[in-house]
Amino acid sequence: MPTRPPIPTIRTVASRVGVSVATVSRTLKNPDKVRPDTRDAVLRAVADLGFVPNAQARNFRRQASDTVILLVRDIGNPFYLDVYKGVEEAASAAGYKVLMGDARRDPARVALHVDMVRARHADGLILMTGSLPPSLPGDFLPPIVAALEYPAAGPLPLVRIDNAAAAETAVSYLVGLGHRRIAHVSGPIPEVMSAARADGWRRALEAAGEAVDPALMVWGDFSLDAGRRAVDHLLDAGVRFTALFAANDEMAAGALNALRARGLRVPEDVSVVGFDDTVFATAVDPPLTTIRQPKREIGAAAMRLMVQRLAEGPRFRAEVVVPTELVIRRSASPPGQPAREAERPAAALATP
Amino acid sequence: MPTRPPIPTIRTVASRVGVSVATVSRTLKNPDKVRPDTRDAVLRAVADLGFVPNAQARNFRRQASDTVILLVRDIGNPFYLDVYKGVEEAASAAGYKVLMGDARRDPARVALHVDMVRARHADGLILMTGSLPPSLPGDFLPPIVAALEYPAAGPLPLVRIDNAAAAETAVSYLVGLGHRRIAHVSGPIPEVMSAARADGWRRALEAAGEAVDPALMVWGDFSLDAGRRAVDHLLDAGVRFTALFAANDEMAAGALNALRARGLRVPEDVSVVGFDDTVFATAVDPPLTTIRQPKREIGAAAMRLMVQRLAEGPRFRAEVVVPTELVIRRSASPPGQPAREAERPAAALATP
DNA sequence: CTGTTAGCGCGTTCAG
DNA sequence: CTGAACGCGCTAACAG
Repeated sequence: MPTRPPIPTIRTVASRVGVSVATVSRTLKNPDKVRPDTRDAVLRAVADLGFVPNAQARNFRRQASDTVILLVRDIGNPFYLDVYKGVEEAASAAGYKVLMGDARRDPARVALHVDMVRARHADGLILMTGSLPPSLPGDFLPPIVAALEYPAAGPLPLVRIDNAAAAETAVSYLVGLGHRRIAHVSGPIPEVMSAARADGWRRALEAAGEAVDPALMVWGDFSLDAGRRAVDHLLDAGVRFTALFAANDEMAAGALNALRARGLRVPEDVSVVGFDDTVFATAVDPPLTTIRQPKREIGAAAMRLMVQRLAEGPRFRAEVVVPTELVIRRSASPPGQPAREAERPAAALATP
Repeated sequence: MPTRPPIPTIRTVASRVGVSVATVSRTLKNPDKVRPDTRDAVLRAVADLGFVPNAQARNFRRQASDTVILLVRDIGNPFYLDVYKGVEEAASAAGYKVLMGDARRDPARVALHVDMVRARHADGLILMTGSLPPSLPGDFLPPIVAALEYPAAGPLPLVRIDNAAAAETAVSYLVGLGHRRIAHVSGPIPEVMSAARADGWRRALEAAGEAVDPALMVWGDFSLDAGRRAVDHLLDAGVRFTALFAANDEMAAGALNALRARGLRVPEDVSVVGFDDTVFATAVDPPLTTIRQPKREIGAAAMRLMVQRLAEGPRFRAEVVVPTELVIRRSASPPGQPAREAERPAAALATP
């Protein structure tokens, strides 16, 4: 019965070359501090044996894991996939690994991931949950970078978008098409992000000289079903509107379904605009005009901030605002008209 | 300037209670092997100090990381999110962590993740990529469980579905509705999974006594656009069909778009059936009749196999076949008729 | 039941 | 430029 060759350690390499383990270690970390011919011999042995330094021993010794946790609110949301991609890109460029964690909207699970940092499973936490456990035992605050959602817990490096300005851009676009009665399906309102998007909607209407009819605004929870219910609610209440701005694409897609179910055409009868530009935006028919969040770039920026934070210590502060843009597809048109615009980014309408 | 309290180690706890580090270690691992009053004293100190054992030291010592990597073909596919949830559930139940890796259809990136296991970053690999690097240096084959896609690399514990039977169920359903000319948009054909689904389509047609017209089958790559192009291709070529079975939901959604763009109604003019039951299935209009893969359960089963594999060593073998079921929504109906069925699982049509 | 001791594999002094 | 020796924090063996 063949016995599997044991995984080589630094000692295996050293004895094969006839040098000490320190020399092997140096060759791998500071090649220029080793005479070229010893270095070559060592490298050859490393390749021959397929030696990979034991990451556990290495990390243990260095007191670092080269791993960060990306903690999201709900891992079932495809939005985070693109953010993850950006994080992963920036991470692997900097020699880091990424663990994605799911908070499931549960503060206890946030605490659990904080403990993973404290247990040195990971070096830091990229938080997209908007909240932090109220008190950490022993006053331990791990390296944290916040992305998109901002916990009230004090100054933290942050990457975000300008939600209000982006929403205002979207609604102003509808105003520009000739709409005046523009409904808004917002996110949960106590939340900062939802409130900011609602503010943008309000500002755009006011800028157009419109009174803001409170009946035009309905709350949702960012789900498909919330979009459907919002439309049903508006129509049942007899609220007149020719356009609808949803605080995310999923609710916009739900709105599309409900409008069609009630016999209304999009965009001829009602124009719809979403937010995020997720995978839903192009899967539905008509494809959604929406605000694109540069999700990859948000992730990459957050990871870059994490690298800096890890290097510079707890006093590091930064705020990165990434630009959004309006993507024009076919779900919005002048009142009563079919769609005309082809899909294209509207550079002129970019928001800071 | 206040200095942050140092992270407590097992020694801090020991000296505070006045016992040895071994006692603290035991209290945490084998509480019943410690006298109740010492145990209580230790636990109190642990709580007071907020002591969390250093996972690096622990894993290093135990030669295990309690972490597994879930390696997927393309992390941008929401399908894997649900699988991940299942893996994560089973993992945290067994005390494991999960790292999700993205192979980006690149064999080099598969090798990279194999190296992470060899470097002891993780204990094992759940593979959903369908391929394995051809040769591993030093003959190192990490603990691997395959899920849904099966690499040719020899016998591995595996969780899978019966693709052919599931496809046959879907197409038989269309036959039962009265369809005879049923087109198929397949996945990339050299791949086992795509071939199996195409086989199921073929078998169902043959069972219905239909000759299988090769013109009815078009290849795609599982993308939205592939679905659109397939429909355009069929219509441009003048192929007659009253129903279409796509090898996944994304292509089915693309087909929906293209059919509507060409003025055809779904399901009145063309019935459409998908595969997977991803988030797309209910986002589109009409919602898709499709084959549901129990994605969470697939992930959970794979993780459970991994736990066994890790416990029982490299000789462990297992094959788990998880059942699929046909989910009837509104994208398919008898030829020429509007949809009637409400959304409900069709238990009677479940496939093993 | 508890304490003492010896490493796990690596990086990093400190001598030579 | 290179080698010997120490220790990171913890667990497992062995003594007591």
